[in-house]
Amino acid sequence: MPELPEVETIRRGLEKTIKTYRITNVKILCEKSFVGPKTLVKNQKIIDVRRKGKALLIDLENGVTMMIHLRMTGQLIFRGNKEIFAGGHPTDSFINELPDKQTRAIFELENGVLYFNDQRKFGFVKILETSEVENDDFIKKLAKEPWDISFEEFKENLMHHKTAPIKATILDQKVIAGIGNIYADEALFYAKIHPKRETGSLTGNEIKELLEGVRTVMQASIDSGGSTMKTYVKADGTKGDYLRLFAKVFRREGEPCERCGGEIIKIRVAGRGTHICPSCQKEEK
DNA sequence: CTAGGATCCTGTCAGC
DNA sequence: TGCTGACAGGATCCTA
Repeated sequence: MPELPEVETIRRGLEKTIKTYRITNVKILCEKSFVGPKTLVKNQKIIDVRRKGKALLIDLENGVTMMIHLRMTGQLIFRGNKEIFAGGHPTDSFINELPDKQTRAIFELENGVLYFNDQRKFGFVKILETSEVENDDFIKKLAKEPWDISFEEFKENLMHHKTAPIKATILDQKVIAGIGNIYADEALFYAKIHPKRETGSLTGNEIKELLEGVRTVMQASIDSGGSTMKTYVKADGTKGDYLRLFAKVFRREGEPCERCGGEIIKIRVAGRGTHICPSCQKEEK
């Protein structure tokens, strides 16, 4: 999915475009993608747009919150009277006429229309009482954000998974919030740690470097604007590739490593495609 | 309890 | 061209 930096970019975009505006109507095109009664959001004003890990929280004035999780292929696309915005899984739906085949829900607002698109239907919109957000099964288990978690707490969480490969461990949202397949690979490259290393074999210094790596790569992505309209379509109309703005290994197999010149390869770890520089990231220490 | 694989779903791409 | 299998920016469920 959209990982923490993409969701944060979307949060900022929605805060600028739809916060303080009223939802005038909701259309559900795929029942599976919308959990709870839509009547609770109709005619409500948006009072805040928050984020916890990869989950977006849109608070309404009646004490109801819409939790949106984009999972692998979710997108939020806003077509406003004055402003437009799109973020999430980058596809042509950012620029296509909407709704399209992958539109699952439509929110009509006073100042435009917000489309929830999701090719694979793993994502969802879920209606909750704002006071119950913290008790949601996903939210309550979520670990702290990369910038809030201490080294000690990160290490303690890691050590509940001593024999698992380190990549699988940091993808677990109960260990640290917000990491997905891109930033797992990027952070491990930053810290020069092989993704298959047993979690329990990491030294204190490696754990320190890893946490620093997570923070650094995510911040760089947020600063570059994540996956949005701006990075998807360049000013001259040609297609951009936002990954190239910050990614050192992700989808760069066959290219030279920026640090040592070795060739980046793609392997499989924890059932996920994984990108490494085999000379910077040794499996045995 | 953890670890690892299957699973949800649609679409694309490589290989025959 | 048509088919087939692998794979995909996630998380949960099931089994060992």
